[in-house]
Amino acid sequence: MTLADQPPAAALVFQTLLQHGPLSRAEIGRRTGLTPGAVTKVATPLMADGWITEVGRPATEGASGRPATLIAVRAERALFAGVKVTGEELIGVLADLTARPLATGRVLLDSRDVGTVVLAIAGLVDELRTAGGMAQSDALHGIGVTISGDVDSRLGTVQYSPFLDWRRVPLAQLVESAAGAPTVIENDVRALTVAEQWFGAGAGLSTFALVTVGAGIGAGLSIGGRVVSGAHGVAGEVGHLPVSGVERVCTCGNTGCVEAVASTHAITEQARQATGNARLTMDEAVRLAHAGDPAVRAVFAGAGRAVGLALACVANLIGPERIIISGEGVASYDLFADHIRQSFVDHAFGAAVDCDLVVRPLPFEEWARGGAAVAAQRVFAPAK
Amino acid sequence: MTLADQPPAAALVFQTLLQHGPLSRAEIGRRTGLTPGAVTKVATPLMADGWITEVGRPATEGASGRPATLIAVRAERALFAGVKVTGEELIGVLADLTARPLATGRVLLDSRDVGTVVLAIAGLVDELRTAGGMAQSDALHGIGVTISGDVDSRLGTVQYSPFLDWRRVPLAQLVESAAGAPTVIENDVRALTVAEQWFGAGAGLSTFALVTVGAGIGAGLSIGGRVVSGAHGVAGEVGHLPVSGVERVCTCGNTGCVEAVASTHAITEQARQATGNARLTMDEAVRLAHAGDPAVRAVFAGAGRAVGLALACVANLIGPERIIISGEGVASYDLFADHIRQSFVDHAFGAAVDCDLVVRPLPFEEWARGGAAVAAQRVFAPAK
DNA sequence: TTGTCTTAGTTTCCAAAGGAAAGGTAAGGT
DNA sequence: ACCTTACCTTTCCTTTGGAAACTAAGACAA
Repeated sequence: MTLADQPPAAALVFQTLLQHGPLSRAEIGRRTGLTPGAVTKVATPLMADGWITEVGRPATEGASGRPATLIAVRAERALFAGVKVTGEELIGVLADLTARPLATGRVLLDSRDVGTVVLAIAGLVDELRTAGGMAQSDALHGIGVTISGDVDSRLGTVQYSPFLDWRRVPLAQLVESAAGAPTVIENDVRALTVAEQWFGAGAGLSTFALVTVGAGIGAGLSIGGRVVSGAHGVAGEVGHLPVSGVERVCTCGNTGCVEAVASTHAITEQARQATGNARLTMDEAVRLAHAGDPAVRAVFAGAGRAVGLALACVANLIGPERIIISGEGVASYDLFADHIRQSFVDHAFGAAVDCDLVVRPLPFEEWARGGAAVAAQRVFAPAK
Repeated sequence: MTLADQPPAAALVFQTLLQHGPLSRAEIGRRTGLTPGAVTKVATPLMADGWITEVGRPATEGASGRPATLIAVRAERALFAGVKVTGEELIGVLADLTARPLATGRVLLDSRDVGTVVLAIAGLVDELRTAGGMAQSDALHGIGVTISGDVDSRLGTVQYSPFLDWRRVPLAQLVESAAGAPTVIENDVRALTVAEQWFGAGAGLSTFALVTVGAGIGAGLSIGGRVVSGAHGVAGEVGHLPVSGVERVCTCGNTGCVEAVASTHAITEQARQATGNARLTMDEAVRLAHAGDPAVRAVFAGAGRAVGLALACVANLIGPERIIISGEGVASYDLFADHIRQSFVDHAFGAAVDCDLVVRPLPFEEWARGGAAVAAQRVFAPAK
């Protein structure tokens, strides 16, 4: 049995359990608007097939009436592999239905040739299966491959990937043949947003944005429960918003881009200029800033201001409930934080300042987890 | 009979006819995914109650098979009043189901007191009924009142209107009592976006933005068929995006706002400074610019650049299929156009430049038409 | 003229889905 | 022991829209 065979209410119940954890049938009914009878009817086959299970009683004191029975998703019912592809390496996770990582792995790529990468993905997936203790006979429910650039997840093709120099590669199909499991592909930031929407700081919110700050600066937007893709595949490009106060020229050729002052590369460059040390690394820049070097601190301050302006743009335009700030650079986050918040507050218009800013670390395997979340989503939220 | 009594498929059929004009039953089935049988079943009661009607044959040459019968919406089946409230006056229209204006009217307000304004709205609605030739016994299907500021259309309250200095005014209920017809209220720009979504340049698009340039600069965003409202009531505030190259201080206290250089007021101010004529009007500025005055032309160029940057922000963030530029200033649009387009193209990232820019005049009654569209939407797209 | 082909539209029948409401169940309270 | 309360299950029924057979209306050819 697959979830897709089940009536719409089954998906609703399952999704509610995924997002809110163990609930009683009555509570599910209240949250979804279904009648108790409908919940029971729909939950029975799900339980028979191992998708959900009863997990005991809620800890309620002095409640009158028949005690409730909690039911919860059986996360291990289906396993997924998530693989993030960069220009240099693959990062993979084996994860369950809630995108919880069970095993992780990395593989260096020695070529960006499509065939080589596809084989490497298939190899990594096999490795993850073994590392996760899966028997040969256990089937993987799905594979999610994520990659930065212009990805058409419906067609399953990478339209354009600048880092790999790929154009119109039907990657989903290629990986599916090589690895032998249903495969979906998605833009990396959108995949991360999907993971947050279902299992992270975006769960239950109608509208939120996820901003990643690192080598590049990007964002995923979830509006009304849907991650926006953009009519031409472009959306959430906060890195290239032309905000004020940025004089440096961006790699895209423009001045004013947030990325021109706040990407890891841009910060390193600016710190080198500020110190006159042409071999300064990001780590060293962070150390200098923490030690109080005023010129380097100014570089981080400028980056923080630019990011704050970008967040203000997002808040003024779409008015999210929350903006999740995520990035590799969270070790150095204290160097930006105040400037981000300050310039956000200064430039958010009216009630947009009420938008909640949340910081979230982004460990390397998190990117791959996004892939697993996208693959899992295919199972529990089919055909949107 | 109301449309809300009818099955979901009825709304689907009706909406398809509204957006695409007369279609045969078979064609409706193809577009909506319904079976021909379902279309017939659902169309019969709609026709019996006068919501739709057969309008003849399509002009097909040499087609084989039984000729099709076109059906279309009977726009006059329901009439709506739309009223836009500003600090100085009311603008009203009487419109049919397709938001086509049948009569228009304006009333000056001599007070911004809530009670006075509500009575004035009721009076204007009555006037429109008469002007549109409605009998006393004919019922208005709905009233839509639009107003700039923070409007909660679900609650029916104006949370905050800067121009009227209103806070938490339950306007929908007040107008409903005074005018005796079901009333909805909505933010003015969002209402305009609804009108474009159903009956204008946004019909059939999954994602588009409508930008209005005038006394203020705002935008409505329609994403996946829904106009976004923002979690805190703020969305589409393109006028206060902190874009680069803007030095002037905005009324909101910040520098960098688009509105600080491109609103009608800001342009007039800058033109006065440029010419040294402290009493210059907008019309005179336009004339001077058309005559070739370099300083004044530079003011318009700067405004155009800022608007273009704002459009680039919208395109980079949400990736709409189309951006509709609308405003009172379309008479002077030629003074901006090239600069808007140029700075948009320069700063739109990647495929976002493929976004279609469309210019649309915004006659004064268009604002009120938005209200009628919102009221009509309540009838044919209930309970979203 | 008449039969055939093609597409449009209608009708009948049926399966799926979920609501209504009655009934069964498990606890605490009296 | 019995009542109350809230949870859960079951039965029955309505609504909805699909499947498929059937009718309708025109073009075309024999």
